[in-house]
Amino acid sequence: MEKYPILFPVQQASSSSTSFPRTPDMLGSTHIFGGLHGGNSCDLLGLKDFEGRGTSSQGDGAHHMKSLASSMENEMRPGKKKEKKVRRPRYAFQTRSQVDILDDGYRWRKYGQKAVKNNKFPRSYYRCTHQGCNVKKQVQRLSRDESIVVTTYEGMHSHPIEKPNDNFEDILNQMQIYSNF
DNA sequence: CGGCTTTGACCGGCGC
DNA sequence: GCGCCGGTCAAAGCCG
Repeated sequence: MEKYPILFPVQQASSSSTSFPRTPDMLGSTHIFGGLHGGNSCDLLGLKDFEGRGTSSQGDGAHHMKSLASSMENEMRPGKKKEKKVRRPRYAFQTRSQVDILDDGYRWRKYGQKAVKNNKFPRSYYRCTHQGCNVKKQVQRLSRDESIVVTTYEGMHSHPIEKPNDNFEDILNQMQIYSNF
């Protein structure tokens, strides 16, 4: 079953069930990246934070991470007693690219890779290597159009971008991305 | 030698 | 209860 109707979310904007179990966290709930500069047909397509099947074990595996401080924002926060896991919004966008790894200025450490159903390409899971910053992202390629890469960000960075070297191209890329905020 | 990738195992939730 | 599934862990290996 396709938990992630990735294709063209413009139509399925109202999918994610009627109830929104997500908590009113910092950002709104649904964030959509509309097509930027819209030069091509779709250099960047909007997606939304898709709830997989309601519960995607966000903080469950966290009990393994003992080394990391428990003052994470995605963990259960002391203020909420009932809320065991807090799912924060995710921001996805599609990119037309030949390479999977888009250098967005942050340093990512890959921590997993899984095969995706109905997709011949695997999905890669990355995590920001910055201490205390548990921003995650996952990258996957569409099987129907292997020239499109879907990158899903989860969380927000609370630290400056550390860039090993600045390519003009990358900077332009970032500017394009951030100009949407 | 340190940071990262690889890769199979594992975990928790959900459907049947 | 069992099996599927998406997500994560962690040991081993790779590479600069």
